[in-house]
Amino acid sequence: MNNTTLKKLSEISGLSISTVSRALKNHPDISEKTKSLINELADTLDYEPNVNAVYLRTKHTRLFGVIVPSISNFFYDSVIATLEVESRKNNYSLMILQSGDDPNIEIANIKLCHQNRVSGLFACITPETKSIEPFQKLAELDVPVIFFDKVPDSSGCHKICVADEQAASLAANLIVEKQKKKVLALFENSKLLITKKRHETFTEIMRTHGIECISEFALNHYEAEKLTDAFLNEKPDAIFCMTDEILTGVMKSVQKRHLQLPDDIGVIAISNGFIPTLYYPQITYIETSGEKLAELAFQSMMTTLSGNTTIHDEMIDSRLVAGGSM
Amino acid sequence: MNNTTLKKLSEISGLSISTVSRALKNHPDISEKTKSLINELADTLDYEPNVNAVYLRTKHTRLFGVIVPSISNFFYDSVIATLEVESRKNNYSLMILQSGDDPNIEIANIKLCHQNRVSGLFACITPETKSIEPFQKLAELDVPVIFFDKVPDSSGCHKICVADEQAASLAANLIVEKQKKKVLALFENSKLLITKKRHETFTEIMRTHGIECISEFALNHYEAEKLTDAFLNEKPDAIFCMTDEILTGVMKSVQKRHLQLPDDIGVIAISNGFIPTLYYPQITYIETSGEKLAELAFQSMMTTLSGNTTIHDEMIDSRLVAGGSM
DNA sequence: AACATTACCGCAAACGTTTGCAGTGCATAT
DNA sequence: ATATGCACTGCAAACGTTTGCGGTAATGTT
Repeated sequence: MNNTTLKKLSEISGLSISTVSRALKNHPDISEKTKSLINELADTLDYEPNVNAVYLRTKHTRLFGVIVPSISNFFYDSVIATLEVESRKNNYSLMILQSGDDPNIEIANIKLCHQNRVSGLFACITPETKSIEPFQKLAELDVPVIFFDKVPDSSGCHKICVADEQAASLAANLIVEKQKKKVLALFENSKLLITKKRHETFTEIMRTHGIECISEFALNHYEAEKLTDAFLNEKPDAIFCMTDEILTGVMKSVQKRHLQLPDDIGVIAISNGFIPTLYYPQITYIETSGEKLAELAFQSMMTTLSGNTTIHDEMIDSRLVAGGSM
Repeated sequence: MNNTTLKKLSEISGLSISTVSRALKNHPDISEKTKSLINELADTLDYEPNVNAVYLRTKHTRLFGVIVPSISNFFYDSVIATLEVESRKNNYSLMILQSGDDPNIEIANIKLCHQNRVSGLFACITPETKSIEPFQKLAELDVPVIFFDKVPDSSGCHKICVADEQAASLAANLIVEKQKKKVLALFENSKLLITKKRHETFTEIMRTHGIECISEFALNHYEAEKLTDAFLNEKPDAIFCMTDEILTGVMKSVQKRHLQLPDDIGVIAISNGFIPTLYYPQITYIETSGEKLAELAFQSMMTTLSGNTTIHDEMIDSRLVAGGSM
């Protein structure tokens, strides 16, 4: 079966294609009688405009692209989810792409966005992304690129991140406040800016307060578990987890040893807020909300799309959510 | 800045648009010299074909749509993730839409898919979906619709689901095997078909083996936790959790009492496989894999897209994944 | 009666591709 | 010299829209 087109509606109604087109858009030139006639016809024939043709004429796809490492992830799923509802609210569609943290796939994804002539791109770069040139090429074509969460070092591009320093210092200060003496601090991939920031801020505060701090880097929850297994022997009285991924590994190890929180050891994490609630007592965490981040990123997209040329480099505040683990 | 088009390449190279087009597609008619010239030019000018224009000419969008209740969900995120990688492997893009279990949004989403002239649609319907007519209209336009997980009652459409009865009986049989005497069984919303199936199968097996079974229904993890708090006093020696959501509530209660698995009590769940790995020991679960479901759905899509007209109505097997909790 | 205005409607071009068909120039064969 | 074939390349139409511009008939104004 073929799709209904303006031509088909035109032939059936005996009116011209232009009249049909205008009638469907409620153009003032067209009489009410004609309008209702065409609308009725379009309804019964399930006419839906072909966005490909519309784009060709108007140069305006109502399509955003978003690239994340993975959809099935504590944090990004919520980012994507709110990006999707915001898009729909504004009559945009969303093309969601996963990089799998592979810079080659990332480039292929950018190409895809280009080929689809997206109106804008939300991007979270991989740790291996050495150059953001492919992104900038898109930007030169007047399609705004909003980096979020994992953003490039370079300046001059839109960046929306969680306030890494603030989050790390909130966590660190709670550890100080609780008068911990020796903390095991676990971070993710050291190549990432987000890791660097959190690591630097956290360890600096530990240092100034004379708290012994064992810093380690884990690429995944398994490594985090193994590291915890090992360093628990050195009897830290608190563990700091840079992300949810780290937290899950740490908790495996903690449960394995039947340690009771917060008496045997304190645990604190930076998290989106879901994982910490799975344990008893709930883990005390610094909230970095994916929803808020997505909302801010979307807002940036819309304002730059409307002609505003200022560069957005913003952070979403984080806050302490007390569980019973510290 | 404007996008590079065939016309631009044509003007710069002095060759015709058709020659440029053919050169880029490695057409045998075109000389090697011309091909390399054009390819080089296209590279430096970052030419990317405009898929909108391509579609208009070829009638073939390489785009799939997928509608789920929510992206940020234990199960659907993995379904979507694998759907996305399969699509990319096959040179398709994916447009992901959320219904929020709202039938009106569902209809709007179908419209969107239609407007984008998707080549195929993966759909998970809402509990309130009373008619699948909008889906069938798409199907009449030769775009395959593959229902998954939550599928309509009607026959004659493609359906890929998890085997609820099998999953419930696998769990029940393990409980029998482990010679448990008294089990607390927690289920979700009793209105859902999925609940009915799992409940019926499970309790029936308990009955025939003379195992005492306390069945309760919880709408969320909080209710599950409270129910567990309460019924733990009756000293069950095993707990069955119908879903991940239930499991998280149960585990809160179990951790609260410092119960050790599997000695103090056994726990088993039906799950996608992520949540059970967060605990130590890992929870024994019956796997209902979102990845497998997505793979099967994708396979169905590709075969019906290639002309095969048989109706797919399939179930994905579930399997026991032994943790240390039983 | 002549003119101006209004209310509708249609023509045709353009967007960026793809592709059947029709060349063109050249070398080889007769 | 003419014919035949080959290796390339270009013309032009079509896909489904949108929209500036022009046209026609009817109504209103003087």
